Amino acid sequence: MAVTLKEVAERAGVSRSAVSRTFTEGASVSARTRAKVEKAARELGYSPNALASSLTTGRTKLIGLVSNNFHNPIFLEVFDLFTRGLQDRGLRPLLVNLSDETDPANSIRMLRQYSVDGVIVASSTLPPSFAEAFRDAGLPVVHSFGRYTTSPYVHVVGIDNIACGRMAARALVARGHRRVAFLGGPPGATSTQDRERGFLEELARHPEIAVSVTHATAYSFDAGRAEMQRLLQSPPAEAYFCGDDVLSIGALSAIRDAGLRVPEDIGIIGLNDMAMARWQNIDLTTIRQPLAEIIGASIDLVVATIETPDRYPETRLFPCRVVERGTLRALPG
Amino acid sequence: MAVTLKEVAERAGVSRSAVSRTFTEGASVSARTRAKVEKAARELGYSPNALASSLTTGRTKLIGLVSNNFHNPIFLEVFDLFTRGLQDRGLRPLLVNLSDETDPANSIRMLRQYSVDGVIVASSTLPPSFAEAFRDAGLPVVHSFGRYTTSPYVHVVGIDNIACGRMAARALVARGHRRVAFLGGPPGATSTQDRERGFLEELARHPEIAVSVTHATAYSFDAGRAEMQRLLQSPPAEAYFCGDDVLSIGALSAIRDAGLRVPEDIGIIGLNDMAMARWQNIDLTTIRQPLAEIIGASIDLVVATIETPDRYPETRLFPCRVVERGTLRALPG
DNA sequence: ACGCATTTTGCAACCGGTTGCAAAGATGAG
DNA sequence: CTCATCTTTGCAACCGGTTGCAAAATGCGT
Repeated sequence: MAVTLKEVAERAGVSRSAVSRTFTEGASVSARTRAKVEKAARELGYSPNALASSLTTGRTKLIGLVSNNFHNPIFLEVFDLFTRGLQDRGLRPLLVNLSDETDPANSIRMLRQYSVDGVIVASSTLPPSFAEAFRDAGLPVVHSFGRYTTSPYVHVVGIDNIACGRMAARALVARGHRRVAFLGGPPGATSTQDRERGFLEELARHPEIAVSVTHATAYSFDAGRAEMQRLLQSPPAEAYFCGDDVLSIGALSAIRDAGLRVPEDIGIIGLNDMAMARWQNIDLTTIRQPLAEIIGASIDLVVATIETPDRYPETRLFPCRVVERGTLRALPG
Repeated sequence: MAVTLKEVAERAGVSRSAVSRTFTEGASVSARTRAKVEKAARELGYSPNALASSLTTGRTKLIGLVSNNFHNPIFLEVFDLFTRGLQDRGLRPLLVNLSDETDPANSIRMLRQYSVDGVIVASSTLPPSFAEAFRDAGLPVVHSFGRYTTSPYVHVVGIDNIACGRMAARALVARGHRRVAFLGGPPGATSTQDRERGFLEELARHPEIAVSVTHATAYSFDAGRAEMQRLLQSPPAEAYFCGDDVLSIGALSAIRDAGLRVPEDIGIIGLNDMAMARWQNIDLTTIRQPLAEIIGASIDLVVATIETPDRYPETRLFPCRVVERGTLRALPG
């Protein structure tokens, strides 16, 4: 079916090596040979078999893109950016959906079978051990949206969730709120833990402000809504920092259904700034996570690690900022 | 780095063939040899190189998943279902993001270089010629969410958009609306054309009902909102069939911003029933597209075509149904 | 224990490329 | 024109597997 190197060689009247060399960057071929080969290749519609060449070169240009967040709208943006970014660098994403899977062993086996050059674990809910297992298996790996540690064992790219928690706290304090709360994502997620920690640390500096913490069972609309409905059974806080945007939107719907006004009765600040947050019917005040930068850096880092396998593990964090919209009252003054 | 067949063979004291056979389904190996090989493989942490074997077997178990809809929230669900469905059948999705690309040539070349076994084109906005180009290149291909034709040249799986247009029209007629309209997606998309056609055909049977048609520039929130804002400058229709859910949500936001009530002043019916449509703050009446069935059938069909390459091209359409929610007034009686 | 049918096994060639090496060819200096 | 040097080329081995074929081993009936 497919036309092979050998056929091109025969047609061009040269050796197979000559054909191979015209298609490999920086190999030694004369202009004359190259022209002959290119002509024959064009006539035959030849394009080299990337998998066959990977056998000898040891490179497939395949990157495993592993995620378990197939329900959070932000991940559509994430996949878009990752696939485009990888394509632009001549790499191919092999998508792995981890949905219920908690054990990395299967994914590792599969990705090794396909000899991926590297792996990007894109998830804020998987434990660090997950990416570490890939590294232990000898695969260059970057954990995007992972947790920052002072002694990283794998590359991590993302945001400083603790700083974000602080930032959220400051945003609420600056608006004069005296009873605030964190409505977090699943307690097991490192992103939740860190955002909570930063939030509480900052508020510890304001003993006059009452603060409480609860958790939704997932980063999802339903979970956010359910948790807020529960909260509304007792007198709620004046303003909530929600674990992420989709949780925020769930919470908002519960608040409005209860006949309360946003931001007058209850203020909400989210995190992510997904596309939907700026839809005018949502208009969510949130903390913007610079997705494009995070993803660009993740790709750069996985590429660098492929080239230098024992590169020192590195953490790259990007600053976030509050995006003012309509779910938090205006700053005084 | 990776452990090879040869090493396992040496350790187990058998030939390379024996090792290969223990790892290929239905090959002839004695229980004793198999045990020896499995032991050695386990000790060495061996797993066969799928790419190397693809060289001789001609199968990579790689499926190209090609799409250009990386901005429509429904596609997160689509990717989730496709990746899970493929994984469950032992296949691997190689994701191709077509975003701005309009020429299939690049994608074809790339997918052939990686010897994908088949291709799924998942898009309701790409022209039929796109999938046809894959077929012409000799790749088994299924166009998911594509247009139904009476003489199909490639496999198509999706819905009958004309029937959906009719269904939407009947839903509006049944509610007693006398001035209705279609707010379509991009005019170039076959899905838009067909939904419009069905809608108008059905309404042609009701000459007493006034009907109008306009188009948004994309299947997106912003486009839907902008188009509805434009429409509201003149007296609007009583009810709109919007090209899809995300367009509907954009339209809804424009309507509410204009101080009009839904469904009392203006009714909206969408199409897709994406997860967000049932969020209580959206509560969109819409036509449900059975995603899981469409995607399951697409995978079945691409697998069948891989096994029987000259299989007769087939169209599989799944019925849709109206999901009653809050953006269309109740049926009379 | 023997002969025959059936498994099981290893050899060697092959899949579609790449690459070290040495021979062949081109280039330039003298 | 010769010789030394540099470039281009083809050979052959290899990457990690699979598979047709014939030889070896096994099982079975008697």
